[in-house]
Amino acid sequence: MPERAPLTVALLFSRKSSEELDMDKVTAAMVLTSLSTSPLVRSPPVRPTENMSGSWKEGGAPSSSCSSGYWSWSAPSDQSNPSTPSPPLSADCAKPFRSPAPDDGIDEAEAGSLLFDEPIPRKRKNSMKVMFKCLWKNCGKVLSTAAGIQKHIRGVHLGRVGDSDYSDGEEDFYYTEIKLNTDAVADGLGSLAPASPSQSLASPPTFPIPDSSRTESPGAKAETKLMTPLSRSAPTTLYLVHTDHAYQATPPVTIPGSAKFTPNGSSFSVSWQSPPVTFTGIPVSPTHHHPGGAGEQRQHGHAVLSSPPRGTVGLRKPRGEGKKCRKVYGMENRDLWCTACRWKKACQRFLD
DNA sequence: CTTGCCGGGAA
DNA sequence: TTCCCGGCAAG
Repeated sequence: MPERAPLTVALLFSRKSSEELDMDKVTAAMVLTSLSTSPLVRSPPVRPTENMSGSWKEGGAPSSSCSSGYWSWSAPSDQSNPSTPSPPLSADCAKPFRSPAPDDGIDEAEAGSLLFDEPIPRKRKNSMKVMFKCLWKNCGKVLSTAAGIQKHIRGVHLGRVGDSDYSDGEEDFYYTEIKLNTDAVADGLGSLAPASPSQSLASPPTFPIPDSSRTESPGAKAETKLMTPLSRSAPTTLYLVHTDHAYQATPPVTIPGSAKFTPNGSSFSVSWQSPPVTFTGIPVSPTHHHPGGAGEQRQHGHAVLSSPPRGTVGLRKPRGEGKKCRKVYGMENRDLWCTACRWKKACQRFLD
């Protein structure tokens, strides 16, 4: 149904070559972190035989076992004490057959087994909303676009002025992609969204979340009155920091309701910005929009941005530089390409 | 020539 | 929806 323009948000990961080597250990930790969202916590107390249970028998997968790894990357800082054993959630590399492992699925922590990594071939069927969270110390800023968070980091943390300095890719280390599961939040708000006839396609301004303090203490039990991670039956947004990208850059999303979920005891505030506006143009260009400064990108009411220099040639990408899957792996290893490349679409792995 | 990928179509 | 390919443009 999304009849929206592509809106290339792009520029998620610039180039990663050196960190990929010593990323092993960090990746492992990353996987653990992403596992902190237990499916049991949010499933109804009846027959915890939730969907995910090692039974993804898809059709394809011609390669031998598990033709996918994690293309995730992690950030230097660490927040949220990783001490909550919970069943794995992002069990991607499911074994279609073989291995009578009943359940569980000690996820593989070796992301770089086969040549390189690869984004998960098939997305789970989850209504996920991606956001970008600043990992800087004491700053849990969460934006909805990569460009926004990069600008935020550049301007606020790195000190660089908003413009005149093109994204070096350095900001990539200070923010991460967050996916919040909003399968039921939409429901909670489904009864509220249509109730407000005032704004239909307008931009949802910063949500007044009744919680905006993320006290990260090793105590690990800051909340015990409102909801305990086990006694919460009502569905809530659960987020996991597993990063990956599907084909086509993630578009800005409109997450309704309060986006607050505390896996352990840390909550973060969400300051919403940049609603889904069709912005047809080069993804993140050094060309400044306004000589304003750092950390600004929103449009209220009447959007100030009009159509880009359209007219002649539609909007063909200026041709990406750098090697793409095709060049890297070659035609003979086509099954190693990212899905987008395989389908002759814009590469998602080596985006420029 | 090769490579990236848009647009369109089949399954 | 996933998957593929013709064909074009950039290099």
